Amino acid sequence: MFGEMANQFDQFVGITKALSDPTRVRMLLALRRRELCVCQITALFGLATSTVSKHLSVLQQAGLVQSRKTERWVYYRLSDKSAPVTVREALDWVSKSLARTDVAAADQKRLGQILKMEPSEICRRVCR
Amino acid sequence: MFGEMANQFDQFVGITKALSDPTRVRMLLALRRRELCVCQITALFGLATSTVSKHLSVLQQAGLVQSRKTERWVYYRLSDKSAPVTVREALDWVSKSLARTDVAAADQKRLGQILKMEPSEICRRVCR
DNA sequence: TCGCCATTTCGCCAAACATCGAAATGACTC
DNA sequence: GAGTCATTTCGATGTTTGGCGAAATGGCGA
Repeated sequence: MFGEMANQFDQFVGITKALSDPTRVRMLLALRRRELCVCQITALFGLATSTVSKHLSVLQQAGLVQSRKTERWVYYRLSDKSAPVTVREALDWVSKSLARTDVAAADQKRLGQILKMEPSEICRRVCR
Repeated sequence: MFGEMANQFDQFVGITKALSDPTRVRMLLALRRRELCVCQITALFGLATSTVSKHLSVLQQAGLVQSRKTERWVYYRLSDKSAPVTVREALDWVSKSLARTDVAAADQKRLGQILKMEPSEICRRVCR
């Protein structure tokens, strides 16, 4: 609400700060495939749920991802075409630069395994 | 100089880390105008010389700028077309997103004043 | 060789950050 | 309305980072 007052420069640095952590960049690459709920992302990266939630919050604050809540789960997805130009260019730059890297491929492979399970099953395994 | 064996992913995060500090982004915007020596950049931002040197080192490590030494001074400039694609796209993204912002305009205005002086004169004023 | 001087490196401090586990939140179910 | 469960927020901790001043570096001219 107050955060909306940031100027173009601060918005830009918010984006670059969000992109400056390797885990957050990997999250964006994973979300290229489809929207994911927090427990799926937690399973993918093997971090504490609170850590994953915090990372996603940073990405959302920067405008790079959006979220929707359904039943018990919160799903995050990459921001769509309604996002500011700078955000879209950032996402394009990430994809273009890293989509074909080993890191992205390995994450996608593990994500494939995770997507075979129902979110509820993942959470039974992962969340506490 | 660029002899690091980091993979594409690490190179990318190196770039985003370099871009995650507002001072470093402003330095890149200033260098769009022309190459600048350390003492000119120091005068422009009013920071300690050692701090400026460190920032420029981070930008150079990421491949975003290059340097040349002439007489007493080290000049830094934006990396040219021989730089990796990811670097060029990063620089383009910075320019496209921020070249017309108030911050960039104010820095350019002050830079105009600084460029009226000889580097040696600036150093006599600024260094120490 | 010696000293000068712009720059870099080093040592230190304070602020910011990634991470975790625990507690709080909030939505759905019974 | 109470309990359950995914997520968020909080609090603590170790690490990273930006900043400075002082010391080291390295090129140049005397």
